[in-house]
Amino acid sequence: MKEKQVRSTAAKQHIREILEQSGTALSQPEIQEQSEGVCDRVTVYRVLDRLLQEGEVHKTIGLDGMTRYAICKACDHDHGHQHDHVHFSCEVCGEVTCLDKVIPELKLPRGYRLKEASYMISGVCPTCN
Amino acid sequence: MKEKQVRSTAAKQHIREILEQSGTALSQPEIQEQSEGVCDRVTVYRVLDRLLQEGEVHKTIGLDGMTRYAICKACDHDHGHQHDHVHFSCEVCGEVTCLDKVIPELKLPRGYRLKEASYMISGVCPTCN
DNA sequence: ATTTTTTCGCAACTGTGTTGCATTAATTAT
DNA sequence: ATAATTAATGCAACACAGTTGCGAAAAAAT
Ligand SMILES: [Zn+2]
Ligand SMILES: [Zn+2]
Ligand SMILES: [Zn+2]
Ligand SMILES: [Zn+2]
Repeated sequence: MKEKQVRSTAAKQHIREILEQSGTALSQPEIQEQSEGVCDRVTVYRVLDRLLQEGEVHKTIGLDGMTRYAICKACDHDHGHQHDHVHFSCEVCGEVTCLDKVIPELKLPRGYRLKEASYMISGVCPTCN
Repeated sequence: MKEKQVRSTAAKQHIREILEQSGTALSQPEIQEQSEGVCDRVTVYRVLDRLLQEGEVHKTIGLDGMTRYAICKACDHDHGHQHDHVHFSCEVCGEVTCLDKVIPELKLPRGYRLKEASYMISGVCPTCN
């Protein structure tokens, strides 16, 4: 029944910083590469899980099936998260960015109840264009 | 320079049949389960690759990162494929279905060039609702 | 029937992600 | 400040989707 308290550790702060200053969605290998052995592989996964649980980040599955994590920016924590924005994967530089303002409209057929949405598109980003 | 000719094999026909009569998007493990050891695991992957190449099926990445394949229905082979329809994953029965007629509209910010799109949503399907 | 080309099965491998457990570090209580 | 408590970490081992190399088998072409 006890609430698990949030603890601030070196690994967590470091990983959060990497995500913040990258501004893009990163996978565990990408984070690992940038952190130059600050902590174990497994710890990265566990920290990301915690950040996800605590609502600091959200995750997205790429077209390659790889899970990436990005800092939550455009979501209102008080009124529930909004993670139905589009994620863009650049074929050239490989970066995955949150297009926070692009929220597609769609009308589901009768009978379908929507809970979670994931819009992933790929192409060429403005920098590589 | 030689065109690789299309060959009809037992495994291929069987897998195509499974996909056709299921009507949903299936993963290799799901196909394997239904085929009761008709062929090897690797063969399933290779057949699916071929069917994909030949334009008979398209693939979609689930929220679980799993690749699933579905028969192409609503795509015009002559005028290029249209695989930008929505895929729906039911949280209850686990089925992944093509919502061929649901094609979300979105306007990308200036500078982004779109090539591929993947819209994956989850919730409860009409049958399980 | 023989040759050619594609497909198959098997084994081995890669890479992401997970789990158990003993150790370490952060928070809380004394 | 010290001890007790609780959560986080590292390591090894595991699970499992997906891939690759290669010799054997099966199609299609001759
Ligand atoms: Zn780019
Ligand atoms: Zn995002
Ligand atoms: Zn269902
Ligand atoms: Zn589909």
